[in-house]
Amino acid sequence: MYRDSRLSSVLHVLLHMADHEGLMTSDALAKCLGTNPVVVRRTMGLLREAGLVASERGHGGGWRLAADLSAITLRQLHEILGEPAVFALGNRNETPECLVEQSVNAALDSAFAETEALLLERFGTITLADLAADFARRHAERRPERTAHAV
Amino acid sequence: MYRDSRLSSVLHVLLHMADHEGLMTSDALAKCLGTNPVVVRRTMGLLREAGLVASERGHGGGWRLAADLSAITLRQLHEILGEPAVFALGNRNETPECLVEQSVNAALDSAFAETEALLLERFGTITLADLAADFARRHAERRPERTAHAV
DNA sequence: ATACATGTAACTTCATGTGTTACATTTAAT
DNA sequence: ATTAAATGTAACACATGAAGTTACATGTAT
Repeated sequence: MYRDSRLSSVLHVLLHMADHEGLMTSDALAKCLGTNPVVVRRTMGLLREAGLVASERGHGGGWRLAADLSAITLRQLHEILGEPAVFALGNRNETPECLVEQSVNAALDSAFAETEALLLERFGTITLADLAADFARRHAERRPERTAHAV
Repeated sequence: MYRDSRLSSVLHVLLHMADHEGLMTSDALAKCLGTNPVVVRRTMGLLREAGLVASERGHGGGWRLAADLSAITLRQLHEILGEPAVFALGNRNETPECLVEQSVNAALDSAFAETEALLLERFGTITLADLAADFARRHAERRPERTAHAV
């Protein structure tokens, strides 16, 4: 089953934008992801509608951040992406008449709901600034002689 | 994205088997699910390999339970089904060289791992007997004049 | 011998994110 | 003005894996 990796892609792209002066083109961002610029525009368009990024058309155009990294949570991005289904598992029939199946659905729905709530709560506590800080730490570890600016 | 509803299907089928004297054919079980008998055999075959059910071939054959309802947990069934992916969300690239993407993956992996652990832990606490009891309760509520046998 | 059942291989279908092509539009540089 | 470079967007093909279907071999009771 294909997995929805748009949240992962969007995080990756936004962090590169944060680490880059000036505009970045869809083409440059697509190369970061190893994909096609149209895929980037398609997903970034949703973020633009939400005001997290801005785009400029024409020669010299591209994308730039329009919000603070510390104000963007994974949960917000998940919502902007349309709150796609979290689970690859699910009920066979969402509105069964069969009482047996109603019991099955009730048990599974309850477990999924509790679990999804935990995931979204956790997504709500993680900001892009957190990821950027983690990146800075990894960067410093890889180049210990330049640790200073990262700490 | 297609959801994997085999766990739901298997629970539904096993509970019907528990509530039915003697063997049940793939055809009868398929009608409970609203699907094809081949789909039933395909999935039930995994449960047979695990010893949870037994099948008898030929005229008069069919399926029967081979384990106690109270000994079968949702987690065990999930494992028997091959531990399919729980999430429809995932990383874009599981082994990135890019440090930015490594930070993204670390954050997402951690959230997914914690969440999946919770779900599986919960699956481990729910037995088929629990679902059968819930079904009995629903059954009694719908036919209050026959409550006695369900309590 | 026949009917009824499982066992299983070999497809097709389905739903979506992803990938690609094509082209319109906008903007800056020459 | 022309050209080059960029976004915006429509339209289509591809990938994945459960689910669905068809076909047929095998086994078993009547």
